[in-house]
Amino acid sequence: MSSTDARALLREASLRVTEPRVAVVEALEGHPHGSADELYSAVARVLPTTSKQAVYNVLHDLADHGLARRIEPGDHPARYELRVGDNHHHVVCRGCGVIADVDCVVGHAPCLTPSVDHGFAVVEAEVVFWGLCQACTRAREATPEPSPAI
Amino acid sequence: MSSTDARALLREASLRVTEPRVAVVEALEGHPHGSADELYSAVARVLPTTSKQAVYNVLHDLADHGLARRIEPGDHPARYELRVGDNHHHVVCRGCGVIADVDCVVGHAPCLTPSVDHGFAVVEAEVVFWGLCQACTRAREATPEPSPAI
DNA sequence: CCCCTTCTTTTGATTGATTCAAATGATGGC
DNA sequence: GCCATCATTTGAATCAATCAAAAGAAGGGG
Repeated sequence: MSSTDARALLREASLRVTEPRVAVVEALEGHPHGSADELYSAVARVLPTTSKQAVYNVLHDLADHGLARRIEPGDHPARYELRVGDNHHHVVCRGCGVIADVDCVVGHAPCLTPSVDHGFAVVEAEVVFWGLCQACTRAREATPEPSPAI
Repeated sequence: MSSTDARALLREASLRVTEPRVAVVEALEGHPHGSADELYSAVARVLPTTSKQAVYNVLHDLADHGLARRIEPGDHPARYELRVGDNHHHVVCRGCGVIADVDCVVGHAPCLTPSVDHGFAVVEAEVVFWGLCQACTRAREATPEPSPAI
């Protein structure tokens, strides 16, 4: 089913349907918060001749046409998701950068209006929860801190 | 006054008091959301022999010891601020990356608890408001879009 | 069904913030 | 004032991401 959907999605956005684009959309379906690198690896399995630059191009195109959303968590490489249009938020792991969706926050609406805007034309509110994923939490417990400073 | 304060601040954090560190702290007082580059320029005016690496080192040290906070807005270079301990938020300009503080959000507390945590140990909630600062808003109005796609 | 214009992809170089590493220099407790 | 320890300088390296030019496909018009 997926290949057909990906092609339809691209056509509806008036983007030319090319193999790299189809492959990237399908990679995103399998990696809902994939980095460019991860998606490149996934695409390479299906279409080994694809260049990483093509993956960057496609991701940029998808984002520009509203088919994908780019997430830029701190100093981790950017990640992409197909889930657009519902402004949900994310939990990001400080250890490995892995991301999970947060569908809603308690009392969501009221907190997304800044009380002071300093002359800014505010367009969007972004909420990021930082923490440690299960794997990184276990890794820290296994490896005690080198030695606390003071 | 500032130089004395900076020295006291460093000493209280059990950081050695050095000229580059004092200069960076003072630069931060004058540039409350400065990037490493901006702070380096400011420091250079006072202490021209300081290397950019030293500025990076100092900023890292300040952040590690809780004297400064690092802000990493999307694909803009990181910025630093001395204001720590009160978890306030920021408005970031999509155009130039300039940052302003947002002291509080309406109904703040309730929105900082994710409803689902996916096994994450959530430590911190970060809220970023994206928009355009006055200067960038004016610039966009002056320069109409190149020509809509489609 | 084929051509031609336009848009994509490939390739390889480049940018830019940030970090690493080794050698030199300064800080401050004793 | 000495000296071990920590900072700074210098120069190279990393890594994600972007730029640019040439070669290659997509798909609408004939």
